Amino acid sequence: MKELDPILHSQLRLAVMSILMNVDEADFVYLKEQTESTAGNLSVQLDKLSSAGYITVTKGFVGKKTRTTCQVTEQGRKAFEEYVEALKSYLNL
Amino acid sequence: MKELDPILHSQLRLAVMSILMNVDEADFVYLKEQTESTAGNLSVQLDKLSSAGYITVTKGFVGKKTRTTCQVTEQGRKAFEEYVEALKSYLNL
DNA sequence: TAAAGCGGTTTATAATATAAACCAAATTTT
DNA sequence: AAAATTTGGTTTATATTATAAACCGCTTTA
Repeated sequence: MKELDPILHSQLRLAVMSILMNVDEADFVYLKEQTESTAGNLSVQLDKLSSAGYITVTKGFVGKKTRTTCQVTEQGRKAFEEYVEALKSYLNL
Repeated sequence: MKELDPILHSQLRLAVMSILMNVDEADFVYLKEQTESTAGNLSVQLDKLSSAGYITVTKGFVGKKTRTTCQVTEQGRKAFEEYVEALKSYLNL
């Protein structure tokens, strides 16, 4: 049985990656809304995805307000695809 | 985003369920081999699946040796199917 | 009959997920 | 214009979970 990448095998991190796979970029507030997570939890999980090299996190401004935007990296894309393949062998798809 | 059943969202428990979905029954030793898990870990996870009502665990004898066999329950089958559906929405399948 | 192996279970520990508490800057209220 | 509230987060403490190590009774083998 294939290994399931532990960085992706987490509900919240997987949800974030799933969203980022379908959009060019997404900001902290949007991800928080879509995933219905607390800010603290999201912050920690974004850090982990970032440390793993699966996403980039950029802090900028829109007017006077801060804005943190996330994008999936090529490495993250690849890891996600591999995770999906591995999971398929468990799910009988 | 759908909830991912935390009882199934665990590599080892998912592997066990995946195996049990495809066979009539499987014993402890077989599951241990297929999943390449330690006996202790497997024992704990089988307990959790059993407590959740997802599998039945039956202790019997073959000759003088004990034999623990597992089967997925109807409830377990349903939970597995639902988990697969929920995951699909994350994986873009 | 002592030692080693088989089939596990119990328990201790390491890792993980999650939320609570906190913080600085901006906005709104009085 | 001070005070209070909201926004957009981070840090830290706690609860949960996964995992392996230590253990146990029974059987087989030396």
